Amino acid sequence: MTEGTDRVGGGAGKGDAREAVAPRRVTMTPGARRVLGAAARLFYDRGIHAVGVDLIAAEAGVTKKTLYDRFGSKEQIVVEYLADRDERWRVFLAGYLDAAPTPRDKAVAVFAASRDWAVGHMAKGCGMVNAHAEISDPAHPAYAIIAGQKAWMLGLFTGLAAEVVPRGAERLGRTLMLLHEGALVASGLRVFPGAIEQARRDAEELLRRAAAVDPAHG
Amino acid sequence: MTEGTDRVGGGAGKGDAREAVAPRRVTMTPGARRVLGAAARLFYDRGIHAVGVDLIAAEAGVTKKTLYDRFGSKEQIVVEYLADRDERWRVFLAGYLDAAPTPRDKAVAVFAASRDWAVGHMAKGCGMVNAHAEISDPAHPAYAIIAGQKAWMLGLFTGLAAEVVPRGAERLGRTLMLLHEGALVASGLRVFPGAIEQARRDAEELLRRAAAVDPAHG
DNA sequence: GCTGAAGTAGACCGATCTGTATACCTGCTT
DNA sequence: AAGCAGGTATACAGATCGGTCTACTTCAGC
Repeated sequence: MTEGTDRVGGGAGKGDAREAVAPRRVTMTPGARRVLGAAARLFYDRGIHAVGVDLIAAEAGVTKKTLYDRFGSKEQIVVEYLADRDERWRVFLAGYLDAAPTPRDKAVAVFAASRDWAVGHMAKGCGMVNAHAEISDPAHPAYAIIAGQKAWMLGLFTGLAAEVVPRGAERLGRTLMLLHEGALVASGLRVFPGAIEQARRDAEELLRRAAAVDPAHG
Repeated sequence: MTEGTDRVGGGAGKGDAREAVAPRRVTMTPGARRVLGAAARLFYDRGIHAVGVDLIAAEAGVTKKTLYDRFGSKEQIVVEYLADRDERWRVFLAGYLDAAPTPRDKAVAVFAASRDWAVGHMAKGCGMVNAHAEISDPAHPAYAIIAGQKAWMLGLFTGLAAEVVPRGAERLGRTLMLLHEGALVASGLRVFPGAIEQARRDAEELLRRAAAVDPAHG
């Protein structure tokens, strides 16, 4: 299972945004792009099962024939929606990662990226988690995308943690992962305001203490 | 049968399990109980919108007429499902809380309760978070139950934190909340094995350090 | 000038959705 | 003995679901 999914990259946690994910079977014509845009908004806001293809087509300003000519099925639209969201997030995150000089800064930058990404993109929590709530079959093609993003994020955190502390990196990376996931949920559910920012500060403190115990690296 | 059955009491985090939630409008006949049981399993496993009332009735061994005579609508079944799940969880948690002597132990016991509750009850993450993913309208009656449980959990954590550290209790309580929510998500998504147990240990360490800084209380 | 890709417009299909109706049966309680 | 709550069995209604189909249009490239 845990085959070396991806290098989290020494310097800048890079990684192909589409590793191991089936290549795009859809030719992205202008109409298809509008369909994907409308579907992304509707699926995220209202839930996947609650949105019909007729509504997607209407919101996209295309006919159902165009929709089916491009995507073939609703399931494929769901897959493209999740794959596209995953890709956009990784690109967005890469900017924050590249701007952070040290591994510790990079780890903290993930939270800053999520905090900023949440504005306009995550009013209802993590799209992957929400999609997972509606998918029961692990054989569903969307499953791999969801699990893939989470595995990649965990790899990113543990990889960065390994550069902060030689020993106990897995433990630290996992704790950062828990903090991050919890922040997304708390933000989406509006449990308290500024959840992601608080998680960012918590991560900062956690990393500072971890580095203090083992000050080999900065 | 609809009286405020349980009280979660303990050192902190008091609150009726049904505070501010509409009283049960449904008379729980044997048939209604079977409907609720079947609906709970199906809603959690497959998602709310993916499950039809015909399937619920069939799985419950009841006709659709009985189902509608008791609940009136599918929406009401959803509400009862969430209210019932919330109540069961609070009762389950109360046992762990009562058995823990100190506030610190109680806070850690929440994670232990979730870890044990997950066996058989939470293979797909938090039912409230998953339901939230499928509900778009904040005016939906289920919304209050979902938000109510999260607010209650936050109050529980911050209340216990206040007994550990006089100052910075809100910050500590919120961090515990983030850790806990993240653990539920990571457990449901199977990001890595033993997520809730690791969160329990993280919370333990966090509370020990917090108490060490301000050793007024145990 | 023709072809093919990308599109609109809209009818249509069978299945499934939530919800209702009619008729009958059973076991308690008064 | 009567009445009623709780139930079975089943048919039905109107809407919506995912998906297909025919016919026509527009436009770029060879």
